[in-house]
Amino acid sequence: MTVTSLHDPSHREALWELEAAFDRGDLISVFGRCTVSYEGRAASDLGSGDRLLLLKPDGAALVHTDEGRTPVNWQPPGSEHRAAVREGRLRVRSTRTNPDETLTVRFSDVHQLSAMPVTGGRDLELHGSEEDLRTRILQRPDLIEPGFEPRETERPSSAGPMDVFGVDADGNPVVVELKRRRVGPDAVGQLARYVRALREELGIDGNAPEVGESEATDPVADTTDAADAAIEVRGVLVAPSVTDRAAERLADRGFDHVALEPTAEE
Amino acid sequence: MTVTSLHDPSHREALWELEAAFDRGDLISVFGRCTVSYEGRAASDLGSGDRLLLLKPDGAALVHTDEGRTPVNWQPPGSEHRAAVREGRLRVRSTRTNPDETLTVRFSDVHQLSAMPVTGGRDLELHGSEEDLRTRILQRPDLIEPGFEPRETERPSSAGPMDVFGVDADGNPVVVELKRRRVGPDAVGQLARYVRALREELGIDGNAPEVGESEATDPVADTTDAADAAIEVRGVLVAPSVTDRAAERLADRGFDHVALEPTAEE
DNA sequence: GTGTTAATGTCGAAA
DNA sequence: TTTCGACGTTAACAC
Repeated sequence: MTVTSLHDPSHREALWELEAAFDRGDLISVFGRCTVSYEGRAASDLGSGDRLLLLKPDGAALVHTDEGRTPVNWQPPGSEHRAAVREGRLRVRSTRTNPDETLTVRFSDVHQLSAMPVTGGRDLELHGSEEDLRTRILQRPDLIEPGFEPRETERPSSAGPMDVFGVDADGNPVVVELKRRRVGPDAVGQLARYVRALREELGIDGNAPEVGESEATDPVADTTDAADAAIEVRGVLVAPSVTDRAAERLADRGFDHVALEPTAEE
Repeated sequence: MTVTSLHDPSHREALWELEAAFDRGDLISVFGRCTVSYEGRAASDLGSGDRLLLLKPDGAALVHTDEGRTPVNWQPPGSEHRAAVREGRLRVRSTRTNPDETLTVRFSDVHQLSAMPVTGGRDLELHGSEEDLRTRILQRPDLIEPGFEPRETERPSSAGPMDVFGVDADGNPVVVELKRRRVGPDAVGQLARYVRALREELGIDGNAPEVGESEATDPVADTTDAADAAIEVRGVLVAPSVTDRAAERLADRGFDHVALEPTAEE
């Protein structure tokens, strides 16, 4: 188990080594002066410069410069790598179908080529995800509000599965949407779709019970009676915090926000 | 200008070279057997295995396995890299603040370490983006519909900037939302927010034209006149295609879909 | 800095 | 295969 490495190889030497490394299923890095062109969902061209090309045995290809987390060009896993010498340059091409996409890297100079056999350790343990948040709420439903009872997770609806479905202390259906971090208006829209779908499903009018005038006549009786009589689908957004605009939209829709972190404070 | 490369260096040798490469501002790759741990917005741990660590002079750090386009762990640009030998291993740590995040890679074996000076060519020419789609529509407004006149791009509203604002042949305000690829329901929600905001701004009720008193007086004249007289804010979604659910929501809202690719065919 | 949206988003799961 | 939503999304841009 050794890394194969060529320094300033000729294109022909680089080509041989590439072919061999493809066959071995190695992780390959090619550093050199190159141009890059991509055509597929979009199209791009990149002039000559020094870049690092990573070729993975699963078909992924990454072109990295000295800046950025995101590769300047890439090809997703499942692509097929091929190499050739054309017009005095080493051409590495990665193609895939559905959608049709092609990434072409043309090296005028290869500074270094390495082929690395990779073994083991692909199992990542990640904590603090949305699923952690759901687990936490199912264990302590009172975090939503006193009396809240979860009934179902991933409950199907015509608008897709809702994160948590339950009932509040008054027996109202409650749709809970979970977000692991601060959210913008889009999350409110998502919650609204679920609530709307559930209202339609249950045949409940979406508008708030018109407590308007009657309430004015006898506020005390209404507040109690209305709560028992009118069934209303509620929407609750659980997230550490919300943007101002999201808060507006929540208020518009009459939804509630529960501030909660994906992992317990301590 | 040469690539510096060490094969199976001792931790001490690797450390020296790393420090020197940090100072030079090189792009660094370290391939070896390591564990990876991350703590920040979430937390993760990765057991021992062969991986490739990329360290960029802008502070980005990437840990790649032999699979996937996305690094198994990473640190964004702006982080600070440090290296040390601890407990018989080469420890490379990358930290940043706001949010506080730490990535730690501990190598039990370094198979290869390379330091690469990188020059030039970081300017990517990308075609087929949403901006291309906008340009195309401004040049040929009839692609939306005959008689459409664009008036403004990125027009501000209380719901954010709308892609294109214009008027149709009847003088109705039109909000156009552009998407470069097939869209789901979220895009319809986005369009709906802009339309609603514009209706509020213009004081136009979203429901069927409230032509009010004048209409009531002479219904017959109104049917024809109303079309000319009633101003209604329209919503148009421009995208290559839409999902079924998105189509439903478009129909619900009374919005139109214009099928258009970001780039002209062939 | 926060807020908002685009992206060749990527990725995984479910229908 | 397509659709859908999460993601340590990342990245760009406006305020």
